[in-house]
Amino acid sequence: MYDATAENTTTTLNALQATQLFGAMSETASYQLFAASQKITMDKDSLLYLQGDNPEWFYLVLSGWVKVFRETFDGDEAIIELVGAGQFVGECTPLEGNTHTCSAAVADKAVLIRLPISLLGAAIKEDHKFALAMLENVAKKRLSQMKEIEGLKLQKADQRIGCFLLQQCNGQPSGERDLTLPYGKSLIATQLGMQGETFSRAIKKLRNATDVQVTKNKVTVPDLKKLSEFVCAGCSNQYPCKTPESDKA
Amino acid sequence: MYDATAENTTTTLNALQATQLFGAMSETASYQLFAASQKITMDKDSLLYLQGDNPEWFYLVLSGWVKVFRETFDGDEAIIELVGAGQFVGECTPLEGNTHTCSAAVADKAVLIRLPISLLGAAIKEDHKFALAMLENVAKKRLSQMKEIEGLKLQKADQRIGCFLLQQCNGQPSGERDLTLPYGKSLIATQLGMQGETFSRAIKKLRNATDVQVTKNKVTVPDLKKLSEFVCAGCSNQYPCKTPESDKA
DNA sequence: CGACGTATTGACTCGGCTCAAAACCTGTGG
DNA sequence: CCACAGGTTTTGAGCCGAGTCAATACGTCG
Repeated sequence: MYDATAENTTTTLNALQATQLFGAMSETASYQLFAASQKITMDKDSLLYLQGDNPEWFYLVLSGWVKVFRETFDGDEAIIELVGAGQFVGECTPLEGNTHTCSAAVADKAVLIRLPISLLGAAIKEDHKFALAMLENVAKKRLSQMKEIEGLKLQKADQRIGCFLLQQCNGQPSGERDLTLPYGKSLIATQLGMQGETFSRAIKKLRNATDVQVTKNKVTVPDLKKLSEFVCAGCSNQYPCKTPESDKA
Repeated sequence: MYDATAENTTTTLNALQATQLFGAMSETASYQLFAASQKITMDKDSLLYLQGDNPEWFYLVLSGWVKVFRETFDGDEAIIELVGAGQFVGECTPLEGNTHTCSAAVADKAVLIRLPISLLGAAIKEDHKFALAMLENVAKKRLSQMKEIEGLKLQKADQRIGCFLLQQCNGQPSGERDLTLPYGKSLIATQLGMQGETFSRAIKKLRNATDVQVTKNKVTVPDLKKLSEFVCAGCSNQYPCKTPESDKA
């Protein structure tokens, strides 16, 4: 049940093959999954699934952003993970008692590939090589969660923002110091566990302390050393934080 | 290289066999591990390993508590996990590029079984059933980390303490409302990401709001419903939070 | 009893949240 | 091209939660 046009077929195939998980999968299994795949486009705020649901699909993000979050009874939400191009959403549910442990929604207009989760569970159980790839995948996520916990417990708002910016620099070729925010500021704020207003004010403090310039969604880091010293004082890692997790999932 | 006395041999064996991980392991592999095991007693503050070290051992806690933590350059520490009897420490390092991603130290006089990590890595690579057990193990940890992130982002100090107490109740048979704190208050405070003084004051607020009594290390919860309403308002789960993670690792 | 570690209390500061208003974008239609 | 409506970001004022530092109380062990 996949998109019939040649163009869509090949982009889907390429995107899947580029992921670490599909690379580790047997020919037949990956073909089955591919054959059952659907490319879908979703607007902002569309819901992929709700915490507590029984999982039916998992997703590969082709473009845009998906937020994985948990929502309290009085409406507050905590973002657990923001998933961008080349990363999967919901691929861990077979490991989690067959219930979604978080909700997921589109945070920024997104194009996704939707895949049936039953095939994934089967592949894990039957294919050792694939199970190892899943292990690597989960371990990576766990590591970045540990870093996030550390940051939440020990860093102040301005340091967390600085840390976020450093991570963006990390992706850039050889410490490029000009970058573009990947999504809106209020989303970044929520991700970092603070209010939008606090974000706004904390950026000013950051600028005073490290000369970072933020205009619109463009950021300039004139003194990378200054920034990293300011940020990493409250962290167990030092820039450039060894982050093999910036690979594709 | 294991303790030669019959008593120690059998307790070690029993403890290992009781864990989910060893249960999933092949006879030969688990025998090899058992043969290489050492029972050790360590005082408070003894270091198991440091973040960045190359892992040599992993540990099973027989009694006492081990804290897994990350330490910043200016000496602050964030507890990632507090590991008690029946749980492993450092068993995930084979998945993490063969470097410890956290430090670990004894938080409360502990008896441990020390096991060589090389055998563990081999078992994961070669034994599919065991790899699945590791997957389950890591997924469980990831889930409780997600909950912790949620709590840190959305709950105030008093709610986090209440949540901690509810978790303790959960372990108790059928909602027993009298319990004993498992370790010192300042350790609990650090675990929950707050100062000792804040902990002290927040307990008072909790008492005013939910009638929880704390004297010394004894806690009485006269009205469980009241407590859970107070706590779970700021959480995506409701008491009793489905926590299959309270099983042995 | 005295000494040490742990827990509590008090006074103060500061970071971050809340609510409300203003400024700024971006896209739309006249 | 401008005006306007919608969202997002910034600012301001005030409040409250949590950190800090220092002093006191409590417990435990010698």
